[in-house]
This record gives sequence, C-alpha cells and structure tokens, in this order.
Amino acid sequence: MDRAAAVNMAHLRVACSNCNLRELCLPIGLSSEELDRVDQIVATRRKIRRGEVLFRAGDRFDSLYAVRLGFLKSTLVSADGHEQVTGFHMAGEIVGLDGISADSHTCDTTALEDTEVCVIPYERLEEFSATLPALQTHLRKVMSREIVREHGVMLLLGSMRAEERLAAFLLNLSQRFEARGYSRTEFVLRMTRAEIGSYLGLKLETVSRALSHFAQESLIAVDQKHVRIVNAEGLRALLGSSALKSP
Amino acid sequence: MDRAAAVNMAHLRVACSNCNLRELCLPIGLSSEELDRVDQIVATRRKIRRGEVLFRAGDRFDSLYAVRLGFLKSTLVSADGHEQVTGFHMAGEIVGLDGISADSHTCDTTALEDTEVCVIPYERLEEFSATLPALQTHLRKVMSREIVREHGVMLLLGSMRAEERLAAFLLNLSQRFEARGYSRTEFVLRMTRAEIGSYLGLKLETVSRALSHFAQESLIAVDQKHVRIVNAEGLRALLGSSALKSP
DNA sequence: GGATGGGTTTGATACGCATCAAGCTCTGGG
DNA sequence: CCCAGAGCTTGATGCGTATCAAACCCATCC
Repeated sequence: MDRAAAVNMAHLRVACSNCNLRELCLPIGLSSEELDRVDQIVATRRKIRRGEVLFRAGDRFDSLYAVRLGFLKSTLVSADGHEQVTGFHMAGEIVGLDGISADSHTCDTTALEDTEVCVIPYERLEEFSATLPALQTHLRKVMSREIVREHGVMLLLGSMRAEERLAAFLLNLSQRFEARGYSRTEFVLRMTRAEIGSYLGLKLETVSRALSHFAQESLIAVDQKHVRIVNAEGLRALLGSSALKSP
Repeated sequence: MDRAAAVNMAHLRVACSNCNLRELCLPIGLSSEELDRVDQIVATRRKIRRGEVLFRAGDRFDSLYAVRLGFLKSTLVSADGHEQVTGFHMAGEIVGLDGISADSHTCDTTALEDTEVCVIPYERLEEFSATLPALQTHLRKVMSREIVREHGVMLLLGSMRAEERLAAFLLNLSQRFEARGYSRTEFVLRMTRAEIGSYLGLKLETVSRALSHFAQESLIAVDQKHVRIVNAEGLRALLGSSALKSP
C-alpha cells in the first residue's frame, strides 16, 4: 500500500471519539468508553458533491447519516410535481430518520455544497443500542427534537406572514451557526431564494422582496448569498408582536 | 372491597394483550410473551373529559400515552397568542412524543371528546426496552412515522390551495377511520371548523365555504359535524391534478 | 472575451383568502 | 321552555402574496 492510499484510508477511518462535532452529534453525553463502541458502529464516511443526492424517496433505508461538514436539503415532491423543501441540514445533524418508519426513504436529500457524512448502518445501530442505553436514549431525543422542530415549522407555515417567516428563518439559521462555533451575525446562505421560499411556503420573489425590505430597514445587510444580521432584536420583534393578523 | 370497587379496578386494570387496538398500537408485532411484558409497563389508564387537558406545554414529561378511545388535538401557542393545531389523535395513536426531546412537553394536548388513554411511564419503557428489542424497534417506527406525517403536513401547508388542503384532510381522516374498523365514507368531525382551519392554515370561514362547495359539487354531504364522502375519487382528483397554481 | 444560463431583483397586475359583518342553528342551563 | 352562547354559514370588501414580465448580475464554458 503506497502512501497516498494510506492517507486515503486514514481519511476514511472514522472516529467519533476524535470528531470535533461530538458535543453536537450522535455520541452526545456518552462516556469515552461508550464512545469507543460507537466508533465501531460508524464505519465509513461518504462524500456528496454539490447537487448530488445522498438518498432518494423510495430508496431502501439501511443507514442514518451524520453530517460532518457541508449542507443539505430534504425535499418532497407532491402529486402535481411541486417540490417542497422539508428541511435544511448542517454539520452535526442526523438525516434519514424518515426512513425508519417503513424501511424506505420518503424524501430526497441533496447536497447544497460539497458535503461529507458519516454512515451509520441502522441494523448495527439497533444491535449496539441494546447494550448502550445512553445511545438509545439519545437517538430517541434526536428523533423527538425533529418532531418538535417540525411542529415549529407547522406553526410558521400555518400562522405567520411572509416577513415573519423569513425573520424566523434567519434567526434560526443564525442560532444554528452559532451553536457550531460560526458567527451568528454573518453567514452564507447555501440555498437559493427558491429553496428558501419552498421551505417557507413562499415564492422566490416574495423572499427576495422581504430580504430587500429587511436590508432597507437596516435589519440585515445582503450581498447575494452573503447575509449579515445587523439588528437581531429588530428581527425578533417582527415575530412576537406582529400587529398584522394571520390565518 | 365491594363489587362496584372491584369493577372499577377491573376497568383500570390494563392489558394490552386483551386490547382490541393491539394491531394498531404500541405492541404491534410483538409475540404474546412479549405482550405480557408490555402489560407490566402500561400500568394505568386515565380518563380525560371533553375539553380537559392531558398535558400542557411546559409540563414535566414522564409518560407517553396511547389513545384507547376518544379524540384529542395538540396545539402550540405562538408568541402573539395565535393557536396552531399540530395534530389530531385517535384510538391506537401514541401522543406525547414531543416531550422526549427535553423532558418536558412542548405542546398542549386536549380531549375533543371524552377520551381514555393508557399511561406508559417513560422510564419504565426505557428499562424494559433494553430487553425487548422488538418494542424498541417499534417505538422508533412510531416516532419516524410521526416525522413523515409532519413532512406531509409541511407539503400541504407549503404548497396546496385551500380546497386541496381540505380534500387531503378529509381523505386522511377517512383512511384513519377505516384502519380502525369504522366507515371510511361516513364519520363525525370531532373538531370545530376553527380547529380544522388552524391545522390547515386557513380561517374557519374558508373551511366552511370549502365544505359547502364540496357539498354543492356532490363530493361530500355535510350536516353539521357529520360528513359523508360521496365521491372519494373526485376528492382525490382535487389533489394531484390541480390546474391551479400554488406557492 | 463573449456567449449562455441560472439565479436575483424589481415592477405591475391579478386573485385567493382573510377580514368584517350579519344572521342562522344548534346545545346546554336556568 | 326559553335564553345565552358557541359554532356555523354566507355575503361584501380589502390585503397580501402569487403571477407575469423584464432587466440585471454572476459564474461557467466555449
């Protein structure tokens, strides 16, 4: 085995115990001994280039994925061909949970930038979790958190006006970036206006107008995909005390 | 102990193994031996009268609940006081999954008619599941199914017009009633128009108008809360091939 | 370097649904 | 039995956002 190959192998060799996301990802709250055992489950990594698909609706479900770096979206396609974005995923998040339900995936998940995920074979996870109750517990928490997140999206889609939705979206991104050690005031939108719109139940023109309006009010500064939050408090104020009425 | 008390005790004595929902509920797919062990987890039942609350957002989470009979709604209240219905629950469904995430509930769950639930203490469930992998697996499936359901609601809220939403809602109810052995063509709406509207991101007037319109088109017959589906195929046709455009 | 196309912005117009309003129908309680 | 109140229906009007359209920006590729 030449050196290049060895380096590649080293790169593919996965170790949760050595991952800077371990405070955020699957092995959260495990002892170091338990961590070693999780390392045995998480066997390999997989790279997905921008635009490529991690899994599609209908694919057989056999693994969960932990995002190591990069950015993905999950989408559903309705009977009439409309594409609905159901979520955006960033480092430390677990994707593929929808597949557990019926052993096949129910949405497409696509990389919005070059992305790397840790592959977590589900059968192996099930075997191990019997003797690793902490992991078991944590997985259920991850799933429950996803349920709670989706409740929030339902509230957003069901009751907020366009600008409230966008403000909530920006604040949510901000908070997630901060949790990952990035700036909470300045970040790059990896998705298009159309994808934001789809997620928020709006058209891309409405998203664009709302962004322009926020910029005009000096709540944010926008330059293409680059966003800087100038007045977070002002954005938050849009949410709660909306004088506007909603559905 | 007099006879009346004995009857009461018998009534409270829970047995999944003897429940007519066992094909639908938590113990799905368990062997009869495993079923006996689940009976040890599910200790008691609880009755909730119409209008009463099973749990509130902020309540400490310590149990899941299996709906034995009756009908409930879960609601979220947004910063500006708007109430959003996030789900309706009927016999055989598990509620309270949102609480696992942070050991406290995140929504209110209220009975829409007199309801009875089986109380499933979560700690006990966790203990037992280590030695009952089938139960473990099933619980994850239940949670995953909830995630998938919510994806569907996001699609509905994000991309459908009012009448499409209502048609999807009626067909969904129809299918769930059928799965429980009730008529799929004739049922009673336990919730108000306002609650339907909240769930679907519409105002109650819009719900009422859409129902009237469906009735006028002979897709359904409505008499107050009583609904009969006359032309299910017609309702389904509203979903897929909508000539209308949407967000 | 110019062409090509995807993504974005901005404006004008249209339409779906919210809003406001009024009257009706049930239900439960005194 | 009638009253009060909650829930529902239906109509008239207006607002918010979709839709249509055109121009612009940027990246990529010949």
